[in-house]
Amino acid sequence: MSKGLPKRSEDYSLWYNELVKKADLAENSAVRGCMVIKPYGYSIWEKMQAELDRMFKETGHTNAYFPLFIPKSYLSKEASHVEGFAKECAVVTHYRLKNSEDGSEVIVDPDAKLEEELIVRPTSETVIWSTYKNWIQSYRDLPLLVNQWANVVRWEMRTRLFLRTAEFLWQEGHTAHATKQEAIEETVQMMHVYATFAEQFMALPVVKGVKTENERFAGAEDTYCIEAMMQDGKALQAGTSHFLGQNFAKAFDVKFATKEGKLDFVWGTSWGVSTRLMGALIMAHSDDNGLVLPPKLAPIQVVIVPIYKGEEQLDAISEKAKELMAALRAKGISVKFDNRDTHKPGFKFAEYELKGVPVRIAIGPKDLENNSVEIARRDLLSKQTVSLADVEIGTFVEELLAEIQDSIYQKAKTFQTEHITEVNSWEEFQEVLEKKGGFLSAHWDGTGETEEKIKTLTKATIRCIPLDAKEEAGTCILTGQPSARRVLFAKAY
RNA sequence: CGGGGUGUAGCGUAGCCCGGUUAUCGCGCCACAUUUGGGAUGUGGAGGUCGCAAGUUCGAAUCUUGCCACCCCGACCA
Repeated sequence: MSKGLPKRSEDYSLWYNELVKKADLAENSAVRGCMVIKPYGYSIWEKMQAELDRMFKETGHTNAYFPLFIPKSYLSKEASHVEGFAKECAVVTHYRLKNSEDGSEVIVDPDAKLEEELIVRPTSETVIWSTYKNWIQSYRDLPLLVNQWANVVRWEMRTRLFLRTAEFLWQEGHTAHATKQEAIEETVQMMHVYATFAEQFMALPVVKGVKTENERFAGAEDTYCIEAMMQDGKALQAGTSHFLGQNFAKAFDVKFATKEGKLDFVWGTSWGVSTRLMGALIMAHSDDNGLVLPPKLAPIQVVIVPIYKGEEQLDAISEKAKELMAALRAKGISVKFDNRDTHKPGFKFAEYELKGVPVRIAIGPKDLENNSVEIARRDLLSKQTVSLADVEIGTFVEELLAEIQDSIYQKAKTFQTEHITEVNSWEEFQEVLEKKGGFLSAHWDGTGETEEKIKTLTKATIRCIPLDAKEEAGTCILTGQPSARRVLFAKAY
């Protein structure tokens, strides 16, 4: 491991790229645009998955798995959907390889051409709705509440680790309902689930809102989203939940018999979050020393570093460390004792800071003498000496972790609040966007043309129409046309 | 996919313009010793198809062409 990380203030995106690699989260792979998620990074993703999965089950959903490949004809059944994804689909055309004439390489066997080409899923609405057609006959089969954990492929031109890769991991929920009302409620519910997860587990404050027509999911009637703010003031869409109306039901002919005996198309939703959340987590909290992880998602919550001279001291410290570990584990805290003799304590301190371990406990000869330990917290980089006679260590650390979780959230919340700026003129809009960044709360005339024009002029897009936007008469920032509420603009990832 | 840049050991680099001994330095790695409360020190050692391919040449890391990968800026996107 090499020393030092670029400074956020000097080059934010370089800082991000280096941090992802140096903290052992992910690296680029031999395949263009695809990443290798390394064990430490994957551990964090697993913790996210576990909690999200629990929340999905709690709201009545069940997991299933649908195929990676989608027949080409399926994709074209929903017009706007295919239009949205066509440009970034990987296509499978053959099913066999063979040795070349001279035997020097393997080539695609031209005789093994597929009759119908297969698309590697960019999302699974089409396969799933073609299946739902067979699963749904009556109102008694509804609602159908299914989620799948899967990988998807979107052939991106420019990729960045976690934020945009050609292949990524995600979950996609796909539900079918008897009424429009119920489907909308489901859509909104899942947005709230995402927001709760982001705030309580990722310590990431988000704005809940609705997308404008331009930013909406291809094939949806409405897209709800949670938007997070990164430390450079840019927005990152952290999760989306779509009300699909009857679009996919109509495209795949999914009808059900109502209580009254009539046939009707079902109402659909879909919702997803991806490994992009990893990017959000990294960019929201980390500093120039490395990763800062919220305790609830940290693979290692506490690391114990011994400081010693000679084997005798190490043995004595190890005894103490084992007692501590037992006490911490009894509280469900994940703890690692780093007794490697190959690195000095200072090296270990820096390493665990880089990796974002929330709490570090150092035990040295002085501590043995005084029956104390030194406890350091990653988020504030502060240290304190704690007497083990005065506190029950398990409880102490448990409370400290909770405090860190809260403190990280509050810090991000304060940053977010300070960087949502109300602007009332075009000059002000440009100036704030340029000099301060963050989200701009401004009036907009509601047309796609104006939105498009603002994007061309400033690179800022409408991130969402916040759910809590209050009715407020105003005039559009660009055109001066009347507007009923403010929307949030920002430059986005 | 357009414009710009970079590619030399695991990582970061010098050398390239002006072709010519055994390709430079730092970190990391291995061994031993001394060290251990914030990224240790010394001594010795290992590690290279100079991104890939073709060409020019007596001779290519260095010149030419093509390709590939990555980074930055655009268009597209979760």
